[in-house]
Amino acid sequence: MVKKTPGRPRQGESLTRERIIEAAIELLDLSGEEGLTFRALSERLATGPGAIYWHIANKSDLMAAACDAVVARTMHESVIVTTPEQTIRAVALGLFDAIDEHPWVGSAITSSVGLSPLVRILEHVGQQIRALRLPDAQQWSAVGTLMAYILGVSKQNAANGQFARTRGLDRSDFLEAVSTAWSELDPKEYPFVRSVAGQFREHDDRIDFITGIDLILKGISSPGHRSGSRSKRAATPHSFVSPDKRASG
Amino acid sequence: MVKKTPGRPRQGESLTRERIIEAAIELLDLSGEEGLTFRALSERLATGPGAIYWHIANKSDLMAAACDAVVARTMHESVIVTTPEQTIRAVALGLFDAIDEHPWVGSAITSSVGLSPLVRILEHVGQQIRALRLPDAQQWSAVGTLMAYILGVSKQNAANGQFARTRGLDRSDFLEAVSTAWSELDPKEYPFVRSVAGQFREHDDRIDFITGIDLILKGISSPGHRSGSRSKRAATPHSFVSPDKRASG
DNA sequence: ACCTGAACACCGTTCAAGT
DNA sequence: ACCTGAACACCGTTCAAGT
Repeated sequence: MVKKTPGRPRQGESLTRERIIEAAIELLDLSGEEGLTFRALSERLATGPGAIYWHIANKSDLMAAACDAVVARTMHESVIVTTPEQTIRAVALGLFDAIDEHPWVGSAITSSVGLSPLVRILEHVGQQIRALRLPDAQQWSAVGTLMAYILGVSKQNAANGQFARTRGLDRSDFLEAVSTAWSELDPKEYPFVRSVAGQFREHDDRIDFITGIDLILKGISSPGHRSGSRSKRAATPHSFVSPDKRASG
Repeated sequence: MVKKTPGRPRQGESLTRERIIEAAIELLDLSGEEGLTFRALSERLATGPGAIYWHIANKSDLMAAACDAVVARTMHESVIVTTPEQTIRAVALGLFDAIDEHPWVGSAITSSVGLSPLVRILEHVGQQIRALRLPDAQQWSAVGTLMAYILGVSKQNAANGQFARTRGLDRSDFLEAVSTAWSELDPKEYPFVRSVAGQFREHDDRIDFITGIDLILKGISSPGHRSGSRSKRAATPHSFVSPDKRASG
């Protein structure tokens, strides 16, 4: 809401919303969401805590703005390549890496809902889906599935990285630790987890990530794929979906 | 770590880890993560804030325990039905609804990594995947993709619900509001988002959710699906994945 | 062994007072 | 119009002191 007034001559020094957001991103990258305090921020900006409130409404406004700045930058960097599928992979990986570098973005993005960051991603991915020329009714479910997958995996991956970092482990230490823990679980209760412990130790998140993207893209473009809401026979194949569950206060 | 000592006769009154976790879940359901404070909790349990620390290490321990209790309950309720695919759908919907009812579980579950809640889900979903008799090398990527999708969508759905509730909207109000906001975006910058605004207004999250599950299940069982890490030609088709990106402090 | 509750070191946010 | 910084109402957590 607050715009830069060009009245003041010395633009480099004055406190602006942009400078605050940049400093916030630095603090968030340095020490996560709990590291971002108005006191630390105002110290870094050589001002008082109250001054920030002239430019920013509150902490969640600040988090949302910082998140949006990172997402906007990432979307800007993902240029269109050869095919829609390739572009989707590139955008997905761009987000994966951005959230890996800025893990706090993962949690901040969820609460932005219809707002800027999610809409930016939706538009970018959606334009590629449109290029696939699906029936209109299938576009929403295709984009929705992809978005959920991209953000879901990216966030979990970033959380794993943070978890490891907190415990002073590097990636292979982390994989080793989890894999060992899994193989020591009760064989009666956790047969499957034990059986994939080895695969987990050797897996590569980025490769698995695009494997999943490809899997979804294949499902989207396969001829049998039908959208739930618009198909002729309504939702009868999913009749076990109790519809009353949806009614909540 | 602390076990109930059966020395004291009156078991109903004494403060136990279980009672604390139950009270925490009630507070979390009532007013979210910010509503859970040690003061409110100790008041509800008719004790002092310090007493809780005898049974619980700290707040994140408490959050993890509350999260695990909800997930364990949910997994316990999801019984095996006819086919592996149907069971996966049932487990997925069980989690979807549980996270919808307890939105705080969505954010708490991410940071549990190799620990109980994610492992419980992994085992439940994994046992069904095993029943599909995929090649060993594909099991991890199949389960990983499904898990990421299930949690990703459930969490975003819960966040949307919270967003709506905060603003005093019911589901149709929320859909209407977002849909309207989207259709008012700049047509040059957001052509796709504008074009799906109508579909968004009429979509049903639960139906779209299982549509996505079916889509992934189809991709998994289709013959062309290959695991990234074990395929003969390594990752050459994804050569645009810069491998050095992974090296981080 | 378990509980009490005051105290400590922080938070986000406000607001009279300054320029 | 913008900034200052003390003050307010909270937090999570600790710990001497009790039973």
